[in-house]
Formats: sequence, C-alpha cells, structure tokens
Amino acid sequence: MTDDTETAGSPVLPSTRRSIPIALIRAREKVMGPIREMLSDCGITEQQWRILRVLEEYGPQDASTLAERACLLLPSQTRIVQTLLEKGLVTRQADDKDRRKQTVAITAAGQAIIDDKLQDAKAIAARIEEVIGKEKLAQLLDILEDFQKL
Amino acid sequence: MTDDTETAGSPVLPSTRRSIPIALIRAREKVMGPIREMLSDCGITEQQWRILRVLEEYGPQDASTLAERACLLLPSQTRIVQTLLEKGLVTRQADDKDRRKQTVAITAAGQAIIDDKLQDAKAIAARIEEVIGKEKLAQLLDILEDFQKL
DNA sequence: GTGCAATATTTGTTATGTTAAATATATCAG
DNA sequence: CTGATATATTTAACATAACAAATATTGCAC
Repeated sequence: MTDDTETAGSPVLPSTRRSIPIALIRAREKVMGPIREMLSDCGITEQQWRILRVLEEYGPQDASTLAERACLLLPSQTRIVQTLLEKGLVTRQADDKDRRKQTVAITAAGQAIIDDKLQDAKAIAARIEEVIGKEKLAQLLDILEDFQKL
Repeated sequence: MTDDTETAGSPVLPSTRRSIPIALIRAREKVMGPIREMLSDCGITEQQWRILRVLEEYGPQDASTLAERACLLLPSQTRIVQTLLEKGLVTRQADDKDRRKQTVAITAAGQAIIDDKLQDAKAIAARIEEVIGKEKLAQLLDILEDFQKL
C-alpha cells in the first residue's frame, strides 16, 4: 500500500507513519505491551517503574531532577512518590544543605522489585533485539539521544 | 559524563538512556513540547489531534481501525470522539453494510483546524530536521516502523 | 530584615487509561 | 425461523495522570 491509497480529501501534513510524534508513540505502545504485562504482576504502574529505574541508575536525587529524568510533571510525581512511600519502595527526606529540596531514594524493597523483574526485562529486550536487530537498535538509541538537544 | 558517574548501588538494567521505552518517551516529550503549546492555542488535546490527523490521512473509517491507528483504547476513543462531535470536528454514523460498525469522519471544521496549524507544524518539523538531520530522521522513521512487527 | 526567586507540595479540575459489563447487530447451526 | 454465539461499540466505574493555580518553605540579593 502506498501513501496515496485510502487517503482523505487533501492531507496537508506528512503521513502519520512518517510523523515523528506519532511514529514514536506507535513504537512505544508496541514496546510497552509486554512491559505493562510484566509490571501488572507486581502492582507497579509504568510511571512508578520509571521512577524506580531512574533512582536505581542515578542514586538519590532531588524531586526536580528526578521528574526531569523520569519525564513526569512535579505534581504528578509527588503523588506517585507518595504511593511508592506507602509501599515502602522509596524514601524521601529534606536535603541538609537546602531544606527546600526533597531527596528521594530507592529502598532495598524497591531494588528487590527491580531485581525480581530483571529476567523478564532481559527477555523482553532480547525479543526486541531479535526483531529489530542489534545494529539498528544502537542507531535508534543514538538518534533518540540527539532529541535531548531540542 | 560517562554511564558510571552518579550511579546508585548496583544497577542491573541498561542505563535508562539506553533503555528503549525510556529513550522513546524522553524523545517524545521533547518533540511534544512545542506541539502541545501549538494545540493548547486551539483547545485541542494531544489525543484529539491524533484522531484528526489519522482521519485526515486515511479518510472515514470504523472505530476499531481508528483506535488502532491513533494508539487509543476503544473506550477512551469513544469519549474523545464524543467531545470532537460536540465541537463539530468529526461525524459518526453507522455503516450501511454492517450496522454494528460506526464510521468516523473528519468535518470541514476539523480539516480547517489542521490547515490552521499547518504552518506551525511545519516549523516544528523543520526545527527537528535541523537538529537531528534529514538522513538520521529518515533512518529513525524506518526503524520505528519496524517496531510494528513486534 | 525585606522582598523576590526557587523548590516542592497541595489542591482542584479535567482527561485519559483500564477493566468489566451492557448493548446492538451479525452470523450460523439446527 | 429460532437460538446460540461472535463481533463492534458503547457505557460505567475506578484509578491514574495531566495541567493549572494556590500555598508553604527556603535561599539569596539588596
């Protein structure tokens, strides 16, 4: 099927298959399918998982930095961190130097959840690599990183 | 900064910068920033815009097909289409052959909104192309399409 | 110290994601 | 033709998140 089949009256923008934001979300939905399944097993949402992953990678950090890295708005993050606190998966405490800042950190229980899902996550990553190819995947990640320059 | 700076105790998964789902969402957030700004001007949400874009590209189509293309669950889409109906941007009518199916189509008013935003959208696309590069952008879109095979 | 900016949280509203159930139509075996 | 099943979509209900505005606290310049 070419881009001209099945079109409406007069498309004035690039095909949605060649639209960056739509192509990104379509790819992401495909990737997230098995991951959401994995997470629903342990009662963790996508955003909660993202916070845990960022905390694991970068260590304890203030709320603003965490929100930037986890792609969350601060008010949303505050509520998500609260539920993670109740679950005992993270801690939150005021910074000693600047008491406006709240430092969030992952707990052993939080780390345990990541460790538990490690095999699943690796299997999902392997499946993706199998379909897309190692080389293209590396290219993709390189290009995606470039978007941070926007 | 290397991947080893600022790490927590023992990261067991790839850096979030090399994690496909997180890299996809980070890139998408960067791209969507100016687009959300553009859309807020005309009181259209991201999902509403996606529906209009897909309807413009593929023409009138049944709800299931539309949902698949716009990356929306049917119940969410039903509500979004209802608000688009109230705004007069789309129409919905039962299919003649199979009256279970609902055919959704964009109206002239809906098309007008797309046309209105055309210049803005082109400027945003041009900015992305300027930063990422035409060639890499084409590569990116090719690779993202491959994810549909997952 | 006063005023202003910065950091987070809190609150309220709206929109969406998600699951299950309900509705309407179509298909098909008998 | 009837009843059972399958398909397409909507509705309902709840949880989550986006977003905007208000509040509280701290840090900093003057």
